[in-house]
Order: sequence, then structure tokens, then C-alpha cells
Amino acid sequence: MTLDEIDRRILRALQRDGRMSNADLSEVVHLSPSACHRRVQRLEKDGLIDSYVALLDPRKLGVPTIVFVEITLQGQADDLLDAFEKSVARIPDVLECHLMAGTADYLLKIVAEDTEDFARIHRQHLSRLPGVAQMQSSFALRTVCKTTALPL
Amino acid sequence: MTLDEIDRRILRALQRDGRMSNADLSEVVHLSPSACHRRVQRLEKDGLIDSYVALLDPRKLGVPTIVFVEITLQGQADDLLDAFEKSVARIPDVLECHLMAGTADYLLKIVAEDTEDFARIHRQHLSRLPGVAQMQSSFALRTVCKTTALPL
DNA sequence: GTTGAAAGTGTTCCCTC
DNA sequence: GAGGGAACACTTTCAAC
Repeated sequence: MTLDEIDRRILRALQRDGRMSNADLSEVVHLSPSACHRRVQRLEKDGLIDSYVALLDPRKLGVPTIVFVEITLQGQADDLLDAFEKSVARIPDVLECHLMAGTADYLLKIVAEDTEDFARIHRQHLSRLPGVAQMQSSFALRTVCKTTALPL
Repeated sequence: MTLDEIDRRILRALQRDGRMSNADLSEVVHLSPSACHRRVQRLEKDGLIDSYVALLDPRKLGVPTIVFVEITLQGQADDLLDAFEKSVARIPDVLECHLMAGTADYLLKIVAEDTEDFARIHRQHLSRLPGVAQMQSSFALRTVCKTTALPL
């Protein structure tokens, strides 16, 4: 499962445009369509390519507000973490949740329509999460840069 | 530019699978292929669909480590922020950078191979960012959930 | 929103290196 | 082992309705 330069070029191209046709992709990486197609299939099968998705514009969809929420739990028992994580995974407004080293236990990334909508999310979901000792929300004023493309 | 239930179904489907064929999509949303295709084109043209991308597996690509870095600048002058943001945007390991309200000025999301690689990123890039007063790095131990799909 | 026909694409086969 | 070319089926695309 080792990647050569052509594999990396394929991945870079597909990270930019996941709907690029195999014909175009094969030109970019200087390969015949069939050889290129075989490589893409291998990258998908090996799981290097996890999925293809459409990225939507949060502004135009009416959820331009990003809030990061740091949460500290009351303890570190496994069943406490499990219960918390299962509840978090069910909140549609939560895009990411990371278990953290250091001060806070969890860091959540949440999208909302505005501050009022975040208040709703807080009331309906966050305040009902089990085992929470402390919670601190930080609003993003502006997103300087954002990419889904991993460095290759 | 108002979305009806069919538009939302299209967006939900494409957020899950951006390479879904128009034929399949039209079945899911109960529309003829051409009618469905016209709607997708409108959603692309209006910018609700920003782009299509391939999502790669960070583990299999050798960058399983996520670090969040909070940065405070020495001041709030526009040219200070501009210089900082331009420098940040050039670091390939930075996936996200947000200007924040509250304590820290910026929050960066960074991927690395391991802690040693993060030390390299810190030395090569972060420590050379202009105007930085304070910097605090927090490592993610595990990603509980992660999605690019916005709630609809 | 629907139908239908033309152009383009993904996919598989077999052959070559 | 991996790449190239050609054939087929399927899709996208864009008329006209």
C-alpha cells in the first residue's frame, strides 16, 4: 500500500475536484484512462479515498455561524465518556467532536444560523448532555481559511 | 433562491455521496433524470453547492494527529491581522483558521504525522508567524465524530 | 416537469511491455 | 507486475414538447 508520485497526483486532483471525469484525470496524471481508472479503484478499495461528497456553502444555506465549545466532564469513567459521546453524535448541528488532551475534555465544532439559533441548540441539546461539569463557547468571527484537502 | 423539500433532499443526498449518478439521484428524490439534473445545475450555479471533493483517510495517509492551536496576537491593527492571515494561509498543514471572539484571537486546526512532525510544523511555520504574542496547542486524542454535512 | 435523441463517460476486455 | 486501446453499456445533456 505504498503511494507513488502518480497516486499522489490523483489524490491531489480528486481532493480539489471529486467529480472530475476519469478521462480528464487521466490526462492530468499522464496516464491512459484505463490505467488511471484502475489506480483510482485501488485507492478507493484500500480506503485512502474515504468518500466523495458535495460541499455546501454555509452562508447560502443560512448557517454562517461557527461556534467552538469546550466541554469538561465531571469525571473520566468510561461509561461517562460513552454516554456523552453517544449523545453528542446525535446532534445534527455538531460537525466535529474531539476528545482532547489538556484542560478541556472535549472540543465541539457547531454550526448555527445566528447567536439566537445557537441559544436554541444550547438549550435543546448541549445543556442536556450527560455528565457535563463545565462548558465554554467561543464564536468564530470569520473563517480565514478552510480546506478538506490533506497535505500530500 | 428558495429551497423546497426536493432541493433539500438533493443536497442531503449529495452531501453523503457527491459522485452519485444523476440517474440514481433522480430516483431518490422521485424526479425524472432531466428535471433532477436541472435542479442540481441550479444549485451549483447559485453556489449552494460549493464544490465536490474526495475525502481522504488521514490515518491511511499518515497524518492521524489533529492539533488545535489558539493564537493571541500582539495587537488588533488591520495590517497586523492581514500579515498574520496571509502567512497562515500558506501553511499546507493548516486545515482551518478562524478569527475568534473572546480570549484568543485565532483558532487553527492542524494535521500532523505525529507529535514530532508537529514539532517540525511549529518550528518551520508557526514560530515564524508575524505578530504572535501567545500560542497554546491542544492535541486531539480521538475524533468522536466528524462530518462535512451541514444540517438541512 | 417530461420525453427522446445525441454526445460524452465509465467500465471491462484483451493485448502489449 | 502495470499500462494502452477498443468496444459496450450507461449517463449526462439539451433540444422540443
